Amino acid sequence: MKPENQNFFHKVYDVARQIPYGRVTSYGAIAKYLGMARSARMVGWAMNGSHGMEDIPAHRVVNRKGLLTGKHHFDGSNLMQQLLESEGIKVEDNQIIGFDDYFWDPAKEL
DNA sequence: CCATTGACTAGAG
DNA sequence: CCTCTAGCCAATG
Repeated sequence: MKPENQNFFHKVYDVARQIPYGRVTSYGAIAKYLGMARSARMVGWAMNGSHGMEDIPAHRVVNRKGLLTGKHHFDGSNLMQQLLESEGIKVEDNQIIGFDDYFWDPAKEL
């Protein structure tokens, strides 16, 4: 087994863990940073596995529109939104208000 | 092995 | 901004 072959899942976890408090990013941004911009779906899949596994702030990862597409995968029904609001992020109708203002691009900031 | 699904995105209208 | 289409790739049945 090669270190390069490391589950890209692990890479996703690393980036997700580096998301600063009160910030959010998109699956595509992470995918792009990992060099798989066309496989944003895989990032979502990785998040699915990271759920309840490590300390992955998956609630800080949303789709490109700032929509909480993955809130359904969390324990409760509104846990994701509450976590975001807890960090000072306004959420309405499953969508982040001023998403562009909170957006954190790993390929840019990291 | 083939078909379907999915926490997505970019482009065109 | 919305809707539709196509591309993407792993997991599941």
